[in-house]
Amino acid sequence: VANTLDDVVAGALRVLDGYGLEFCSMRRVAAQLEVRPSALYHHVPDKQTLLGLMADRILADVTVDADLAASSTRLRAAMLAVRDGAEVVATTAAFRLGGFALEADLAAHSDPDVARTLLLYVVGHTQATQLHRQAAAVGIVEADPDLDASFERGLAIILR
Amino acid sequence: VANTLDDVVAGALRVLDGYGLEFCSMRRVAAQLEVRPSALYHHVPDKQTLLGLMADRILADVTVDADLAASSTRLRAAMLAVRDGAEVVATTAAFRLGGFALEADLAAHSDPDVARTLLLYVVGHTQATQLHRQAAAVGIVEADPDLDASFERGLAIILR
DNA sequence: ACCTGAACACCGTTCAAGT
DNA sequence: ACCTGAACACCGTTCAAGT
Repeated sequence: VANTLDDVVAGALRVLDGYGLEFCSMRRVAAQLEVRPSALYHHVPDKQTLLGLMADRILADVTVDADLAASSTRLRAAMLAVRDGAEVVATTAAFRLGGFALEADLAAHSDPDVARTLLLYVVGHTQATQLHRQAAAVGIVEADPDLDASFERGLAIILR
Repeated sequence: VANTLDDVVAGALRVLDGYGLEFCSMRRVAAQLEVRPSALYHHVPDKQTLLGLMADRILADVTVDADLAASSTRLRAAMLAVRDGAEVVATTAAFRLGGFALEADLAAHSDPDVARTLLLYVVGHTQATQLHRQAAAVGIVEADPDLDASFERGLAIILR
């Protein structure tokens, strides 16, 4: 039962969604695929690259159009759909400043500075949302029921 | 030569600034202090807590006033002053949404939504700046000479 | 092409014991 | 109070070898 690169990325996302980024190790991904850890390196040069492919997959179905607020909300939803999704995107997208596909897409419908500002805000707020909810779930902080509304208000400030 | 908690935080920041977050392990911090790794756990319950104290120290001298743009630039400068400073702040500050001292300070001089939006943007852009410069230094991406100006333009968009 | 086995050089953390 | 020694259960990655 030979695996393909797509199987590896899919397996990694299953581990991520099930256990969180903290426990998404190469060894666990390998176990998920019923393979030895070293087998992963036939498909991917290192973990960083795998995380990048996971981020790409998380964002794969996000469409961007002239409605920047709606586009931002769709981007947020895509990241919220998988556990620690925003953190994976933030970690791997941050160092691609400018060379990030969604930034170019957004810029095509507005302006490069607005696109970048919006993207940093959307990813940052969504990452904070996921971390906060996780902290609240474990009880180390009281839950904030206003996070989605807070997101929309910040969006309005940037797009005003 | 007994160490205090402040010594531990200072030593950790020295390791961070010298080697980067990736190599800022408990074991390296211990070596920096010429102590066994287990000794650190007398001062700090875990690594997460130590990172939080490092973030607090990085931001300790940042002052916030009614000039939000200038305040943001000072915050950015404080994070840029230490290697991977923004990443440390982002990692530890994100899950404190609302319970973050600087957010309250900024809110006192403007509005809670502006404060949060600004903070997410400033930390996000600065983290991207540091990661980008690091990538450029290693040659895996061409340097962007426009990052400080890009930061200021995004600021103007939020504060307009 | 895809995988195993075995190894290397690391991690964070705990805990009894020393001074 | 502050630290050592020794251990536990992990990491990412490499590389020769198998099929």
